[in-house]
Amino acid sequence: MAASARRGPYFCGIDAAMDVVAGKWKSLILWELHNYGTRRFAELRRGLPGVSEKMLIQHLREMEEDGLVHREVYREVPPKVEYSLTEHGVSLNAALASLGKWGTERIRRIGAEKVSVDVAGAVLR
Amino acid sequence: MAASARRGPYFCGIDAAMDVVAGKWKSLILWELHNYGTRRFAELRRGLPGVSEKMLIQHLREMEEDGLVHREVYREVPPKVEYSLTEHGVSLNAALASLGKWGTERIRRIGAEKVSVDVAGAVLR
DNA sequence: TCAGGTACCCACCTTCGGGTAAGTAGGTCT
DNA sequence: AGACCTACTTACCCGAAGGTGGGTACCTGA
Repeated sequence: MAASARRGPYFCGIDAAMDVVAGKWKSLILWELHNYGTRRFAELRRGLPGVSEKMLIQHLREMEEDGLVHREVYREVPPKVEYSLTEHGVSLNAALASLGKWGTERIRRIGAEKVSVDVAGAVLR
Repeated sequence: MAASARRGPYFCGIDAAMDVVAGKWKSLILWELHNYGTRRFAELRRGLPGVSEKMLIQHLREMEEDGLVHREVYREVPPKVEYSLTEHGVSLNAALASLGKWGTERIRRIGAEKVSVDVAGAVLR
């Protein structure tokens, strides 16, 4: 699991930041939580088409450990868990903004496909 | 190989940028080339303690394909190859700056070890 | 009565990123 | 003559990341 190999000695800040963002869905989770403020597990799953439940849980747990995500459990039936960004998660998201702009520019340059998702969660392509 | 799965449809800009930076040494290569302007293969290898020749080559080739790195071959004996950043490499590096700052802050927060390397290339710890 | 929703956990399996170590070609140093 | 330099290439191997498909406990609506 990724959690074991982390917090290693880092070469530089980028290294340390990448360690935290590495993972197929982490940046998307960050983006989703940033957009909606707070989201339930199933909402996140629907918002990230293609993610498996296992990976979503695993990533959320790691991000919680890393202090990026806050997990609020409501002891109800049916169970309800709400995820939101901590201040560190918010600042990381802000730090990723310039990278996102660069990436968008790159998509334009190379004319890559882009998966777009509408509000209902259906993949449009 | 990483080159096969790339340029896939992206969810967003961050996704596209991460695709290009993903790889254990890519951000370090970017940083190294940014600092020195132009570097030979063996200089890069010495500058990134722990990198294997295979990975260095592989990453450099991928970054060349992605238009981040320029490769200049001098047909001499012994062979000489110089690597430098293209304009896209430079702008990517700039976009990574804020992420690097965030990571440095995180290193300070969690008190992680940091591998420091002196000019001669020896690992100090 | 039984499918369906919630938020998970668990075991298994495949894929792939990365490491190790060797080989290559032409030349110079000793 | 043989070691060593350059910048690679090739083959092989391992461990981790991620996917698949099940199971859980509890309740609700048809």
